[in-house]
Amino acid sequence: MMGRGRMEIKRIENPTQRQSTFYKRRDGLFKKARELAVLCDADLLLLLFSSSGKLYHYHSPSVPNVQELLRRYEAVTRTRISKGGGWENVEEVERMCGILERELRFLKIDEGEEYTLPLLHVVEQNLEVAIKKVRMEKDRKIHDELETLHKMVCLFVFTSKLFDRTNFLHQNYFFFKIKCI
Amino acid sequence: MMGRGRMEIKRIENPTQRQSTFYKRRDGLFKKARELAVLCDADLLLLLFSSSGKLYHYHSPSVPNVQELLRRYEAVTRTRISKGGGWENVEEVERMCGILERELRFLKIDEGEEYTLPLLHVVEQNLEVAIKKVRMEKDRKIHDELETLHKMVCLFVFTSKLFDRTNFLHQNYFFFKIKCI
DNA sequence: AACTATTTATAAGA
DNA sequence: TTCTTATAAATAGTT
Repeated sequence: MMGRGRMEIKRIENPTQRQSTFYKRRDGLFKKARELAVLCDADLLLLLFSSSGKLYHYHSPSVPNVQELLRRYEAVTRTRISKGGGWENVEEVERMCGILERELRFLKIDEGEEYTLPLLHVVEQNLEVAIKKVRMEKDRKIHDELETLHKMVCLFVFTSKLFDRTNFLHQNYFFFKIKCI
Repeated sequence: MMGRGRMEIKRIENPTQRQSTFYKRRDGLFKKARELAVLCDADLLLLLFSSSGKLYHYHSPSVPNVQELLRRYEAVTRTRISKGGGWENVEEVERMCGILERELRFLKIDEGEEYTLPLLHVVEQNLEVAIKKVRMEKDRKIHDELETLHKMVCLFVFTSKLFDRTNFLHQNYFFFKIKCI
């Protein structure tokens, strides 16, 4: 892929060449990983075993340890619900609740863990920021829905005026009710 | 590092640019990872969390699953972090704050992710439960400290009464002040 | 390890 | 987003 002539991506059979390529590309990969973590403020973990079984690894400095990242991995992979569309049924919502509970467990004060007073202040502040964001989004959503309903009502009024017939008006009224349910 | 002009490796402050760079470099990193695994017959695992908490991962086809590679990782490093003990120093508390910040990113409403109204209710409720717990713990801590201070004051009063000498009383008063500072 | 000829990756700009 | 393009980087083959 680079260097002299095109290179096919398939296992290099010559062991010497494979080893050489491994070193070079390993260094390149780790460099890229480090750069991505720094530039984009991302958390990453890279575990690499050479064909001889030697381990090389890297995790971004923001990640205190591998276990921490793995817990997040587990939390998210269990989240792998059909990402398209909203939650149509109760089951999905319930699953989502479970996931959120898992995420929040981290923030819960229990299991006899000792927190210092300054840390508790920080936790409280962080939670307050989070809840504000959630509420703002909720308000936005509610506003949108109200606007949609308002438009429907306007349409209904316009239609009823246009035809001004009791019969038709009733039809539209029922249609409107059905849409709202 | 590539493209037009030299690039410094430090956090990109412009969010749009950071996002764009993240996509491009993420794709590049995954491609490189895949190529290394195939060319050099290596096993690798790559977990990547964007700053907004989204997960991307890859593991070489030779690895049946993530857990398998993690067992190998643990076998090699034998990383078992002592879970006991509180946060004794500033460093640990700061680290903890970092983790909390990251956990909270999951809950942030941003990047145009669509949340349904019912889900927002759930998130809000969960946050409220969490914040209540944090506040209860904070109150408990404050109460404990007040109690300790109260006991000290009682001891001071008792001591001053016992000896009832202006001189000694002053001594204790200063001692008390020093303890409080 | 070092050295290049090339291929790739990608930062900016559109 | 998504594409284009000028350039910086990576690296295959070689010494």
